Amino acid sequence: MRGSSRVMAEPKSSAHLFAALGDGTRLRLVSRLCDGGPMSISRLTAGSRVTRQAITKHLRVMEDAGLVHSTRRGRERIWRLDRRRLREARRHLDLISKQWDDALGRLKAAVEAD
Amino acid sequence: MRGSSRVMAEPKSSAHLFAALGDGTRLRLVSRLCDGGPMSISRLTAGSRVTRQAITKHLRVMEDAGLVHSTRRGRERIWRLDRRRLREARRHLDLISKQWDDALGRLKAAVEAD
DNA sequence: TCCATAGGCAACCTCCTGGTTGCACATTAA
DNA sequence: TTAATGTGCAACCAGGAGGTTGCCTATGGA
Repeated sequence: MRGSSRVMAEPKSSAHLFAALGDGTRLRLVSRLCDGGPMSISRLTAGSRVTRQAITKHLRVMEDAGLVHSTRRGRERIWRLDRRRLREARRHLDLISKQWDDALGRLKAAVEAD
Repeated sequence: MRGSSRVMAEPKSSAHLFAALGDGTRLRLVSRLCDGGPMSISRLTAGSRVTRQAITKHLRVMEDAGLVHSTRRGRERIWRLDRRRLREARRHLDLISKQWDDALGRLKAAVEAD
């Protein structure tokens, strides 16, 4: 079998990225940051049913995945989405789809004897 | 604040889906199923460094998320990707991006006094 | 200066997850 | 019929994830 998976060039970081999106609370945070723009932890917590600390942890996870980053402003910390990573996630899914198409193509070409 | 997030119509299932993609081993399985087409657990295990049971568990997780499904053939069980779900994942990311664009638009419109 | 507000840190808890091992059962292939 | 192959099931385990609470520090306003 030749180098089987060109999509897996960066499996670790992609898994990280998807994992960061794989939680309801975090997905909700993404959505709120999308709609409301950059905002502080307190404001993000206000709309949620969990503790501020929980939110903080989620933000940290998302930060590790590169999905968000923060800047300090006075006594608050403002979080904003990082759009590039979101694009990378999309790109990865597109690659998988493409890989799939190619594989299907190869398969059809190979199984002419059907 | 109006109904804030239209993307969150189905946050639970989306989170499920992303979570299913959020693991290196599973991402590798997706890739192999893409490249190699439907195949049995044993064949999937052969290329991996973990136990057959581990692979089985991963497949089950992906099945719960709707990413794959299986059929029995003789004494083996053949797993195949379900492309629709993959498309849904892409769709969701696209929605988020769109939501973002809209929010940016609103923001720019609102902050003319800058 | 003094109090309320916004966060950071750390300890702690529970449950899920990824992984393994051992064993039983079904289906092939000799 | 027998042995090998392909799975399924269940128990078990360590570590990580999500969440909470308590306490301490730093700013901003009155």
